[in-house]
Amino acid sequence: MSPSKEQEIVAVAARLFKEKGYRATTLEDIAAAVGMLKGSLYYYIRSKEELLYLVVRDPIRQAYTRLEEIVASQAPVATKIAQAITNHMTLFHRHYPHIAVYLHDFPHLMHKLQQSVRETPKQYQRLWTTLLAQGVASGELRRDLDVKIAAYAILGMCNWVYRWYDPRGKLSAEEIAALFTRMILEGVLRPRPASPPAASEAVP
Amino acid sequence: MSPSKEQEIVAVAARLFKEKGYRATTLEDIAAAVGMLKGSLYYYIRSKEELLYLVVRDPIRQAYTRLEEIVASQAPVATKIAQAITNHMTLFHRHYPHIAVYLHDFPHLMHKLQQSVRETPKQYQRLWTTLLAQGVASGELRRDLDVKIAAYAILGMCNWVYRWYDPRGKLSAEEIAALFTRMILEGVLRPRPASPPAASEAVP
Amino acid sequence: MSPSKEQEIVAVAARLFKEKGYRATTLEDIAAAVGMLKGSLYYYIRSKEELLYLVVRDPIRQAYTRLEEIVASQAPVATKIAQAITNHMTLFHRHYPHIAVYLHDFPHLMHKLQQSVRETPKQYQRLWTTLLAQGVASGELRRDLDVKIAAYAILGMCNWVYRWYDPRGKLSAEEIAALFTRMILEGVLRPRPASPPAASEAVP
Amino acid sequence: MSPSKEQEIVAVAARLFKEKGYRATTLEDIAAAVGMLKGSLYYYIRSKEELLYLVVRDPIRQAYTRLEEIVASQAPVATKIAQAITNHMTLFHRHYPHIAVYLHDFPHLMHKLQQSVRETPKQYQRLWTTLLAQGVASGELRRDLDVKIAAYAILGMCNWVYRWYDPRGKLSAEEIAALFTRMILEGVLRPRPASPPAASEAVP
DNA sequence: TATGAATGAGCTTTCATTCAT
DNA sequence: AATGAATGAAAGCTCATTCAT
Repeated sequence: MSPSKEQEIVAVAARLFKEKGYRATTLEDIAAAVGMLKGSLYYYIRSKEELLYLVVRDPIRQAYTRLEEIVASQAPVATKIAQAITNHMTLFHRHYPHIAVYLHDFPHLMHKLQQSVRETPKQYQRLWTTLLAQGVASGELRRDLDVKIAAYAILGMCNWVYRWYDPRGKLSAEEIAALFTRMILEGVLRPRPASPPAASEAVP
Repeated sequence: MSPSKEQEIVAVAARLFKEKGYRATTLEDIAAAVGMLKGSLYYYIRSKEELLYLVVRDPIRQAYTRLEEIVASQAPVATKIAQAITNHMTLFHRHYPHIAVYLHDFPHLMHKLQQSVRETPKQYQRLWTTLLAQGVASGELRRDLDVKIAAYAILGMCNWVYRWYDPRGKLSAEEIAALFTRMILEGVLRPRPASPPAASEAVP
Repeated sequence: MSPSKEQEIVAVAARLFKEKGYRATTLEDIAAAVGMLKGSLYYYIRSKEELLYLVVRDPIRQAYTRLEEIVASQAPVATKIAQAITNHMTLFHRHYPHIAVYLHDFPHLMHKLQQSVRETPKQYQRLWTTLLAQGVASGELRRDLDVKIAAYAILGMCNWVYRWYDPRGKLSAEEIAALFTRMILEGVLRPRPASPPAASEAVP
Repeated sequence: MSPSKEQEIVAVAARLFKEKGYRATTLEDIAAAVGMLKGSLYYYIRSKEELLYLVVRDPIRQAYTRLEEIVASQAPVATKIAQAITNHMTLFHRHYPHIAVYLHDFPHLMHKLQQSVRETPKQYQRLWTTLLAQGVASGELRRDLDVKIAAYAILGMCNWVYRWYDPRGKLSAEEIAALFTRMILEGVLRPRPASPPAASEAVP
């Protein structure tokens, strides 16, 4: 029942990579946190690089797979957006440090990871673009929406959470997802009372 | 006319720090890019850390100062939000790699920088929170808006730009700012025509 | 039975520091003398500075402690002087290069050592001054003796030994101590037979 | 009238070598103290090593020459010892930092200096040994005096002064010389009143 | 006379990695 | 399953020295 030593090493590595960054974390740091000597780690892992891979692999696979399902599903686009954002936040809830490591260090370690990790941020962004394009096509979203920029905007909003998310914070991942979804769909402006009076409406 | 050697070194360092990360960039890398030997750099700088400081100092000072002005100014909140976002994007336009280095590496290098750099992301976020709170108080923004989370959302959107911004890209910083502003204010949903008049609604 | 590697490193460092000076001795020199690579030393020590500390710590502690005992003891001052000098010479016998390093490099490395080494040459000299003052007070030493200068003189005599002492030399530390003691107590002049009685003066 | 720039450089170097040690003193330190840039020093000197040579050359020549004269002169040995010690102290008075540099750094820099500086501590000690041997032979000094060890003792006493001498101190070099001379000749013990009268002797 | 800029060798230190036990 | 010891490459930094101007 207790997690295997290997799992423990990966978990500890995820936490330390998140706290100090991949390069600033030494194998000695990790070994000490696990309670062994750095040389002993090599009984479980082949290299520091592999450890990074083990840290990020599963969470990002899950994220991509679920987003693909959502995009492919039949549902109003607003619903799908809500689901996609919830999916994103749930990742933080479940795999916090891992996903943070992925988000932070991927650009600089791409060359090290890309042989073993196929899911790139680029692809994730394409899925979002597709989702938004569905909404524009169906008329649910604004005609003039620049879907690519909108995808970048939403991704930024959601990814940046890795900087301030606190697994033990006041707001749950679901609550954050709900607030974000509403912001994305409706914006922050107070809706102007419906037009009825008409007339002067055209003047901004 | 040509920039001083020191400025060149700082510019090169900014670029390389952005490309490979602060820790992964060696002084030898920087020296080679400038066309000298690593030891020679120390004629211009005192340490790698100081170089980091020189890279980020000015841009972030500008950003904070301008945002403070905007928040303190008299104008509709929607206008101020637009200005703040434009301010943010203009930074990318003017100091791209520098600001990217700041956004990426600050959390892990805080302890190195905080003696010399007072402006923290935390403070920047507080300014945004204040700005949004002004809008809620004045009735321009939704009553139920969680201003703190909204600030995080907007910041995420704007900061994340450092990951994909291309100074030579199709969209200018101002254009991105305009698209972001609209998204934040109104969201992505197609506005439903005011209900009462009904009738023609179905026609897109 | 063989001394631990750490002890060997400290011993080798003491010898090389003595031969070439602390600053002129490189960790590569030390590592080579021990039969390893310079990086490997860091498995045993934290820094070159710590190595210096390990070299000098014990010997000087012993020296101070023993001198304090002697000064505090009850015995004729001439005896105590003899003991103090013997103590001093015995240090050379037992910890030759270590004590030489301390005597030679302390003034310039004080700032590095003083956090961890409390015993200063100044304090040692004060103990000697006290000892001589005891002798003046008791009438065993000359009334007009400048005890401070005399302490400096004795210390100079004894410390300078680090420059020419040879652990395998003809004279043992005890023999040197005895010769020094006699010089200090009685000087080098041939004692003039007490003048008054005259007569028998010629007979030594 | 004003000392030439070269003389100023040598004087400054002597002071800094004394304060921080030869190796720890950088040419930049020296240049800054003189008010120029380090590269500019090379207009006056050929190398750091030569600077060391310039610092110590004259003082030690004077010391050796004068000691040779004293040893060769006709006078009671006690007088000659007094003169030799006064000579030694006068050096501190006239060339304080220079002589301190020589005394401190010579052993480790011998190989660098010995091509240009012929006067070695060894030779100086031989002169002293000769002087003492003259006294033993003439019966002025104790028959059983170990002249070599006594020479070492006297040299230690006199050389060590470089560690505490203060050109602006209370005691002049001549006064220190007088105190040292008396110590060396007669020791520190209170002379016992000539034996015959006896009786009250035991009561201090 | 002196500067400013650069060199290059060498320093202390770090760290992922190896491997016999 | 883990240790202890060592490696070796590379990092940041220092500094005596050079030289065109």
